[in-house]
Amino acid sequence: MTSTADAPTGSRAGSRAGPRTGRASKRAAVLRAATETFLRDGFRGASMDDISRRAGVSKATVYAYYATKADLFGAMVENLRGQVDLPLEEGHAAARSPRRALTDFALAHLALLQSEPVLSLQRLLFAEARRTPDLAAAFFRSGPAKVLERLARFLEREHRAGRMGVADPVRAAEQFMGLLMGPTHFRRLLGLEKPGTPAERRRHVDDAVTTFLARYGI
Amino acid sequence: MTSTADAPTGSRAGSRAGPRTGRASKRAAVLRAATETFLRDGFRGASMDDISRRAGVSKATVYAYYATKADLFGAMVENLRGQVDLPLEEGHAAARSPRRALTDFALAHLALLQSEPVLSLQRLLFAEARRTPDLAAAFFRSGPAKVLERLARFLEREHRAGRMGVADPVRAAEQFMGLLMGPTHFRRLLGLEKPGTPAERRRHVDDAVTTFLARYGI
DNA sequence: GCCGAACTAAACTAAACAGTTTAGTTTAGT
DNA sequence: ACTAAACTAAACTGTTTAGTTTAGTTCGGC
Repeated sequence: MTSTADAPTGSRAGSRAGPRTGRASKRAAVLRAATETFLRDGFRGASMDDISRRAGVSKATVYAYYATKADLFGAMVENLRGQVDLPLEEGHAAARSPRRALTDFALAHLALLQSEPVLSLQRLLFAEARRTPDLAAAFFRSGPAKVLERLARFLEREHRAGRMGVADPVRAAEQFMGLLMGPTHFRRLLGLEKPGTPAERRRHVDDAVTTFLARYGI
Repeated sequence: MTSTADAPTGSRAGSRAGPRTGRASKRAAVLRAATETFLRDGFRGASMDDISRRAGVSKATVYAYYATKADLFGAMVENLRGQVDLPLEEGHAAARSPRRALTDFALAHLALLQSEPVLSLQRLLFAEARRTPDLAAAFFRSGPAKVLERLARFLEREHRAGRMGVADPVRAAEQFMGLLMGPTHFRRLLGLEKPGTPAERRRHVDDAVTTFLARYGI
């Protein structure tokens, strides 16, 4: 993962080698094109010619910014990881009832989880998990793992505050996410399920929260 | 999916064209090799030369049985669908308590769900879902959908027998499968989680059943 | 022992693809 | 205006691949 961490295309250059003008955001265009192409066609399915064409840039420029196809792929995943902003706000969570807090949390995540870019990224990472286990691990750590941790901490707080009865917050958090995703997420990954209306999402979430609180509610 | 439904290599031939001797099971060898190769390398990653080599058969023979790579891929998925025998027995389920029945059901399915072939197939179908939506749909119908239906029917029976309180058996079945799989299945698809010992599986299942029965138990 | 179908190995076609190179053009800073 | 770096289009290299063809071999049924 040769540290293509995507610097801000700095205006001042030090040594030599590498394109770094401030004027054009060719690099961004390449990354954007790569994202679309990889998410649509997969790693092997995407061709560097496709990407350069879609970016409106010559192939040489693509290779000026990203040494190899794998580097570009890695940079794309890193970038997507950073772009997805997890709905993790808590703060005033204490003011609400556990039911309200869990419902809000679930609704925000469900919308994210059902978005086509996130589904495509998941499909891609599953498919490439054997080839690039590092990317898969980094993705999980920076996304789902963070959500699970945050949720577990919330449950622990509620438990200590006497508003819930959660002996094992980590397991409980996993169960909640499981209730939330379930076979429906499976169908979505297979492309068998339409996006779902807000009303359906609401109903689904209410049901998940009810089951969860049947065990862990006070 | 040009109906490569894999006939039993019948000994008696009608018209002409197509290899059909009784002596050799070349066709089976090709299918076996294709399965290994596709599951390991994906559709694009697998090469027909690889497959023919692994089958110990000439490439011409592969093409004698399967007209195209896509046909071979389709035949492989169909074949795997048929091979996985879902642990769907019920029969004496009525004799056991809901907790026992659900636990047994869950344990059997968890073992299946954690097996490497099943995980590989899922990864493959997710990745190829856009290219071959028919295969994805057929897979879901013949596997997960059947399990969900059977589970829903069981829940409905228990409800009517007064042993559980399940107003919406279909939703409840989805929740149970969600509790069972959850983020752990996610990690497994990403190759981030080792198989898990029987003791861990048992603990996981007990926890899922407990949460489920907290809501739907009588 | 002969026929025909199944098979083999290997060469071949045509296309795609990652990555490089070249020769020339645009652009920004001085 | 001059210069250096960023950029372009296009040709090129070498490899891989799906699928075909060819010339010849094995084998079962009769």
